[in-house]
Amino acid sequence: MGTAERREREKKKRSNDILDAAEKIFFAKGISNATMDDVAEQAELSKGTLYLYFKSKEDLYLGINLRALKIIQEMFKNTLTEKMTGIEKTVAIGRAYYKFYQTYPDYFNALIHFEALGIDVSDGDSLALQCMKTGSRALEILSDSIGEGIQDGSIRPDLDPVKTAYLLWAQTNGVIQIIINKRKFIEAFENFNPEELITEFFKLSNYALRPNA
Amino acid sequence: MGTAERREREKKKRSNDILDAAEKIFFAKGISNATMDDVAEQAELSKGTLYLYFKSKEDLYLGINLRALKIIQEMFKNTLTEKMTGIEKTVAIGRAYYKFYQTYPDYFNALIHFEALGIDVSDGDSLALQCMKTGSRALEILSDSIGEGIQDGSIRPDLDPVKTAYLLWAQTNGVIQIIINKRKFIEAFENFNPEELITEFFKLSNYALRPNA
DNA sequence: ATATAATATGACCAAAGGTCATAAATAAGA
DNA sequence: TCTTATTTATGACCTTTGGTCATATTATAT
Repeated sequence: MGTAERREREKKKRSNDILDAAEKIFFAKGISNATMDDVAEQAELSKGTLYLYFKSKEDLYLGINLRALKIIQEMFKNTLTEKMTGIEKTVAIGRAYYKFYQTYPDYFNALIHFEALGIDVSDGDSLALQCMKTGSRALEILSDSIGEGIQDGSIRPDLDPVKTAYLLWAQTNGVIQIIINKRKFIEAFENFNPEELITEFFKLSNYALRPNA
Repeated sequence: MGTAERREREKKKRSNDILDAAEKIFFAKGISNATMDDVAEQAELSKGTLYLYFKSKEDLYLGINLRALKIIQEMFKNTLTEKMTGIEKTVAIGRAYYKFYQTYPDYFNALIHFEALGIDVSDGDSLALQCMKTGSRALEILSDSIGEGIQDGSIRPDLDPVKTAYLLWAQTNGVIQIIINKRKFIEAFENFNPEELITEFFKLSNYALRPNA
């Protein structure tokens, strides 16, 4: 009988609704200022019920991060076409990541905090593990592209695809992080638009990746 | 009479002692797990007294960050010699920053969180402001070096010294952050030592900064 | 020696994450 | 359809912790 399946569906939907509520609250008030009571009220549920679906506030937060990572993975996949060279793919992924930041700044912010928190995957926490896995798959798309670039000669042959993928990812995170956190400071005391750092970053990365003429 | 001066000195020392205690506790238990009662006990003071010297837990945290930033500034200054070219100075600063991370990993970690927090300087919080200023001064040392490199021809002429300084700083943060947070993951699932990312980063940065042959 | 100012204390408060006995709703069985 | 069993929901309550404040202690000045 289909009762079990329907219940499963409903459970998932409820879980999703709670995440929707959590997102709204977390993004509006900031993660540390948002309270579980806020989320419960927004979800039109009691606080106790929240804990039936997510085992902690951090778990709720991980659920949001998982959504973000899935979007990134999708955007990475969709930005690539067959006829691109390796460096073109690599650049496209970089732009897709920046596009993600622009389209979903709140998600990006959440990811930054997620990275900065250094979550323990060691325990059986399924959500943290899923985040890790999804992130890794996105990174794989990048390292594959770099590998192709090395093969087709559009990227320096002395680079290691995996290490370089980690590096580009780390660097981009660092740059966008600065844009987010130092925006006001840069706007106030420096003579440039913080967003220019990204174009500048792409320029430098290009120099770094392309083989010398 | 010298009473006022002595009192001032004693006040500063007490403040310093509290910071020492806070460091010990914060670094041992992690910032969010450390409690003000822990710090008070370590400092052999009552909790109330803590709040006579630091207006909040975050303020205590900012005090620790200020110490870290001062060390960085000092290390940057000390690593430079007159006869270095611009690119040599730039590389030296990068290495000094990495050295700082290796020598004071706890301080570095604190800084990362500090950056990720996006502190409000708008209010009159003297500690947050001092942090900003000290950080800026360190960054200036870097942008000056890049400027010299452009002058002496050791760095690509189409780069902007200030933007490039921000960029290198951001990138390095990103890379070290990944090393810290993904260390276990990389060690478990990738075939390289996380620290290699830094050597790789220096290699790429070199490609990015040096003029083409 | 006394008054005044500076410093220190710890009981206390409020906010917030998390729990659990109880209740409501739903499904299964007769 | 009625009863029982199971799943899901509730909110009062607990604990922890950052922060406060009336009170006490110590040091300075006259």
